[in-house]
Amino acid sequence: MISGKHKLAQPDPDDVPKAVINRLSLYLRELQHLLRNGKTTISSSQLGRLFGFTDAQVRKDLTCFGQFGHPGIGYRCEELVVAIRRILGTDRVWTVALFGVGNLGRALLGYKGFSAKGFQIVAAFDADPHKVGSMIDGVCIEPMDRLDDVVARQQIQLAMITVPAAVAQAVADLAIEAGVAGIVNFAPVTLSVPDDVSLVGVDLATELEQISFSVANRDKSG
Amino acid sequence: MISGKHKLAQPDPDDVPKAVINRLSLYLRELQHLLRNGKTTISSSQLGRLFGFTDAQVRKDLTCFGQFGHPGIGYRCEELVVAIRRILGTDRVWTVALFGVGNLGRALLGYKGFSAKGFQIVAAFDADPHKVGSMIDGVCIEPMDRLDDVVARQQIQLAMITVPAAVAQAVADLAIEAGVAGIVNFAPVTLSVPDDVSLVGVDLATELEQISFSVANRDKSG
DNA sequence: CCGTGTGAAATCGTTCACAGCC
DNA sequence: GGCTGTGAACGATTTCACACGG
Repeated sequence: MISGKHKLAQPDPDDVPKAVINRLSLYLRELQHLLRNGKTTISSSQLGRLFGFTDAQVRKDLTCFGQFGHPGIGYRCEELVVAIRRILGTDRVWTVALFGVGNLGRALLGYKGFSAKGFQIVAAFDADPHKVGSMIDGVCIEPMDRLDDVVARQQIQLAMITVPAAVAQAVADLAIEAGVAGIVNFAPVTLSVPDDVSLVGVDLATELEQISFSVANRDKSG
Repeated sequence: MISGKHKLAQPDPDDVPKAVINRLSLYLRELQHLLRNGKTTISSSQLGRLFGFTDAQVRKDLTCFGQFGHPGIGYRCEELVVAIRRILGTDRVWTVALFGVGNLGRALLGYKGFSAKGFQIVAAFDADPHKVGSMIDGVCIEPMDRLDDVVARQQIQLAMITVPAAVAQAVADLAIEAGVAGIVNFAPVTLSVPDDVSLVGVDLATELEQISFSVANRDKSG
């Protein structure tokens, strides 16, 4: 049974809009920041204003998953942090493998923000024999043929892909075959994965294109 | 007057959904890939299938900005690439400055994908005097007090922020003050910027949280 | 008072279905 | 035949507005 003094609804995740999950991540980040600054409660309108969202939106996002607020008071930051972490599944540690130890891969290996949020990179793979065997940020670089072995032994659940675009699909296929359940893909290609594998793609150039569009069209506004 | 043999509508950018721009980036990426493989035309349904979109969606996304298709034929890849680049504003080169030369900053400096898409990182700033003056991937690391100077001289239009979260807002304020029109923020904080500055935030931990949510809730489906 | 939770209304985005063209 | 462009129908998400609780 799910414990805790607040109702935690568990809706079919398919009818929770993806955008809601994105906002929950933002709320969580901000709440943790507020907590460090000694704030103990916050209202939906205060929280929303930090991001330009309405108060109703914040409340709707949260009531998707249960009732976490206190009428007349607002939300207690600490309670809400616990609740959102449970919703997102980050109330436990996830094991992550990195594929491709190039510039970006090395940066991710050294990124402090992951472990703070409950994601631990416990293995890294690269095709280059010169990199294999070396140690980066406490992680030993493995050759791809040790994949099944390492994923099974370290119980790896998630993959981050930072290999060149041309081989990203092949690497994803191998990772899935080995048993990973979710993938964050940084290679600039669209991967196809089975329905039972979660996928998000992050394309750095695409992010810049969003900006270039809005800057280039700023004046055409009306 | 805007030239070219196809109509290029210029709608108020505010009534084009942000999601459309995102998809245009994906179409562009895929079209360039198809072109390299010698494909000359593609239909909306073929293009959509690559991403799991419907044919109608692809056509609607494009007709937002004009008429680029040929009934009975589909879209000519080369024409469409030109059109989308013009829409996104990447038919010219953008000058970008990088703020914060840590792990992630160095990775972005070395990322080939940017220049291929028309984004050139022409300057980098860091607060650490040990880094200032060194050269990374052809870019000289400057101290923050040279900001106005460098932005003006190099005509810098966009900023990428990879400094620690605690100083990200201050750095953004300085960059905006110096004249930058758009920002991609990699620091895990919500920045606030004036209306006339474009902003996108990329939080690496948040991307992993999207995956952890869907993996953690995979079974509760129904 | 202030603030949450929530059905109802409004808005926004996607898909349908078909006229017109090659 | 195949395919685009597009108004109309649909579905999803956001906002409104108010009942209820502290």
